Amino acid sequence: MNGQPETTDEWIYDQVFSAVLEQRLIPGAKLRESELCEVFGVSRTIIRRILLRLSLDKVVELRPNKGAVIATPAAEDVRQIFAARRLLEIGIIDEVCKYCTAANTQSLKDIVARENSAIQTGNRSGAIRLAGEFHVRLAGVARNKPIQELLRQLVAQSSLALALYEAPGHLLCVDDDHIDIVDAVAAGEAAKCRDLMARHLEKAEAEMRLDAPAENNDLKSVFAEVIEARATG
Amino acid sequence: MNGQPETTDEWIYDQVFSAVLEQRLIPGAKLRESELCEVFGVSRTIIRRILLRLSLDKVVELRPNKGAVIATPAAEDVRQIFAARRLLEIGIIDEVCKYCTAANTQSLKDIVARENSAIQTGNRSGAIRLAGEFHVRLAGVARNKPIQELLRQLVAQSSLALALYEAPGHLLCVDDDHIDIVDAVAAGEAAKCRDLMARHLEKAEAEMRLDAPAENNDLKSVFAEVIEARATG
DNA sequence: TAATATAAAATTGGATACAATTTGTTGGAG
DNA sequence: CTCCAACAAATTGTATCCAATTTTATATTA
Repeated sequence: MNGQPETTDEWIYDQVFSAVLEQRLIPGAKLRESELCEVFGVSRTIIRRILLRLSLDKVVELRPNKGAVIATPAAEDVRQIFAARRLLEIGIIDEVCKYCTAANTQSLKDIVARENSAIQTGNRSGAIRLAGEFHVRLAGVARNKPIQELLRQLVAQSSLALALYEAPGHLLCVDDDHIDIVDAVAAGEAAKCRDLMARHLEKAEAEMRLDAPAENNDLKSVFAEVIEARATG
Repeated sequence: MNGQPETTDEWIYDQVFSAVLEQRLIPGAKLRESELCEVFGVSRTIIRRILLRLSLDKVVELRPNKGAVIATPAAEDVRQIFAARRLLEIGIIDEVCKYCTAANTQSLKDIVARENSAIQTGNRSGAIRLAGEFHVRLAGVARNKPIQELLRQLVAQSSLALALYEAPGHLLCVDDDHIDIVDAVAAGEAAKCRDLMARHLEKAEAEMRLDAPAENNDLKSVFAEVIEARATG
């Protein structure tokens, strides 16, 4: 899209951010500075700067004196993330419809096509990434940088939420939500589009089990059953 | 409000951020690293980290090899800032009304009282700061961290916008917008509150001259008239 | 005198060195 | 053999050092 040569900083940042979007880095994963230095061939100065940026995106958690880990949003955080997404993504639809060009429509359709192709070939990482890209690019049409930037962060956080709370046995399956949304935008049907987007986001949140606390990191709850069984058995 | 001891980082960050909110630092002001080091008694490592954070808030601009300056949002940026604020601040009003406690109401009224007192004593810095704090605290009632955080940034950027584009001869004068909003919230009148907020934000944006480019930092335009007068005179 | 070239100073960018803290291991007492 | 303490290794936090770039000052020439 943009042929401007990335800076080293930007490149490394994108690599880590993408790994989160594609769930190649999952919540709790430790990010050792020296390892990142080796991987990317830069000094700790650079790596620490990038970790700070990622922590402000709420994608990485910086624990003082204990290093960086991929963030593990709590259930309440996830509710707020999706509440915010509903507010933003529904709220900008008038502008999206207003400013959407034929080129925008085509670009969005391309993303959806690649997304469905990824699903059908079992490419889960690619599918998740493209689903996220769809939402961010759609928001980009609305010409509001602050909102697009926040949505970019929220989409990445949603990826972490999905990794943590997705209901088990939930298989990737093609659905027409995204393509329906593009069609509604292209037709300028803002009201219909808002409705589609609202349902789509509610569906996405409903795929998660936020009621069951399921803090995977809380070892006590993870092993509560076996410990109990052993004590009584 | 919260008695937790701030880290040095947080403290310095808040000092600079506050200076922007109070327009003691105005767009274009140079932030020399060595100066900040002396002022706050820390090494450049710390200062550079804080400047990075402020640049991600779009409050500081980091120009490669040329140092940091307070950001000067363009007219289009300001439109987007206020469009985003309308979306957020109107969009969360249902939640604000839903979750607003008596303590919240009192706290908000206190802020408005202090704001009006600042206006009447001619304390411009304090007034601007408290006006901003009102909006951020009101948003805080809605219990959505991502949205409150974005609004916090947008309020700071609004302060820069005001410094750049405020129509000349615009005096500080007490108006009842804020107190009316609090009353509507306390009464649970969400629809009325949305209307009040919409008008309030439109008024704020209208106080600026975004049509006239007016980049104050462009010396050529600042002195264009006198130069022209001298040339022809 | 005005303009330009050159040199000096100041400032930023990045890597390294050192201090502080945490984590892991070994040895000994009970 | 288990538990605890002391020590060692690894990791993070901060300050400092050096290189690269920009800005300022000086000198030279037309």
